[in-house]
Amino acid sequence: MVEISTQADATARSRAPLSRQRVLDTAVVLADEGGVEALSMRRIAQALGVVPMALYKHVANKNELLDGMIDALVAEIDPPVTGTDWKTAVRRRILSARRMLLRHPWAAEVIEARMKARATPTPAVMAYLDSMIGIFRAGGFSIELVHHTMHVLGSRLLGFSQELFQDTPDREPDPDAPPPAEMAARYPHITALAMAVAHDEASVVGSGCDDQFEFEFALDLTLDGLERLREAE
Amino acid sequence: MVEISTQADATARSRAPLSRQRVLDTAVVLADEGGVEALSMRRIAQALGVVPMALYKHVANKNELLDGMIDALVAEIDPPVTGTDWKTAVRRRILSARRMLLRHPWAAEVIEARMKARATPTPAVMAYLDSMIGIFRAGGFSIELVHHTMHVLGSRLLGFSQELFQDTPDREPDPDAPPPAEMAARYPHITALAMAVAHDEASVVGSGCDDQFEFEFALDLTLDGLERLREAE
DNA sequence: ACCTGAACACCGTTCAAGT
DNA sequence: ACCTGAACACCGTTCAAGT
Repeated sequence: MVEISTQADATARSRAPLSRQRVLDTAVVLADEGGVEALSMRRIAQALGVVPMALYKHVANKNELLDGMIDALVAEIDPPVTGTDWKTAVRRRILSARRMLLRHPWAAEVIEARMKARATPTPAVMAYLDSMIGIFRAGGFSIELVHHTMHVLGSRLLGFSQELFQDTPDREPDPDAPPPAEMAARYPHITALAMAVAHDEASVVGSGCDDQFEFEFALDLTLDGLERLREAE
Repeated sequence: MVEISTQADATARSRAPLSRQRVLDTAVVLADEGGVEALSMRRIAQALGVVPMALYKHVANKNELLDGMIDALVAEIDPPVTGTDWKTAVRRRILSARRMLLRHPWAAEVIEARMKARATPTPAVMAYLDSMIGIFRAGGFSIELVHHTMHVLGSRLLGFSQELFQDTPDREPDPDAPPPAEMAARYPHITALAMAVAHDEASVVGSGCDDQFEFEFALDLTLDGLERLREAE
């Protein structure tokens, strides 16, 4: 009987003891090879030469495993360059995010699914967004314009979904989300933006963010840009 | 024992004979109620008061069922208004698509998943895109600019993914896709665009569509628009 | 010829039994 | 206290047996 050797099997052969990092790394490799739909706890265990239940000591459940995979990937995105104008910095960062998503074509879908289900994105995603907001603020954007900007860039250009700041009512609050004070310290730009928006439109319940307005803002920005190009043709 | 009555159960109670339409309608209602992840062949059958295997006479398999659901929803999008400029027509159409997606929050995900897996979108999606291209062409856009435009609008604004015209190598060819001649007759605008692009960049293998260029086109269009807004602030 | 129950090969996760 | 096999409640789909 011939054994077909995959990259994942190679990982299994190393005698290193099981660790959260090894579980996550193997899961990412398996997802790269066969897509997320082929990723199962049983398969990861098999690739590691371990019984399925052994994974549950390093990872609470499959959702938590996917969160860990996301964070590992988002950490691959280059940090923002310093000493340039905002446009160059944003452009490079977004192209770096895109390269990561091209390396792991299943990642965008997993990030989006996670953001639809839970109130808070994973820590690495939060950090990415926070530093992105910081670039715009340093470039002289008002907090309101940064808010709209993040909606415009949503999904397509950040590589993450427009569900980002959208508050769908029935999302589970994150059980291990940091308390507000720590949140504000760790993600100052996100916090400032959220507070400005909440203060700005105190009449609206929820996040105080008008999805319809943001959608039309992005739509009109795009249509105006296209009109200018057509006139130049 | 108290029976909890859902909308789907109500459908089941009607004595109408099973039909493809009833299967699709019930599936849409169930997905609206509980999301796609809760949608199973067994559950649909239960809601219809039928044995699971009975569904397979009206629907080849679960993928084909999802395709049918998509087509039913895309048909809900308003047809383009006539007698206005391109901008008004596009704007209204996109907002109509958005309303559909807000009614069925699971739809975008299903459409995207389908487009990642198969070479051809479902017929209703093809028709939607074709007529959208038609609006731009009638508005005086060159075929090249329409091409970039569709990429810019991808995902976020069409409500469908950027994977649209992207040719990932290992997508299954659609078994029941119409032959090229019929395709050209049914979707004239899509065909014209595909031919122009293929002719334009004959050197590139594949669809002759440079994903990286398109991504940067959309990125720069957006960044330029933001810069103009920031200067106006 | 049609219909359908049982079965197959999966899945994530629980839990009790074994060490 | 740690580890893990069996089991539970699912899943989409095949297939043979019954009508």
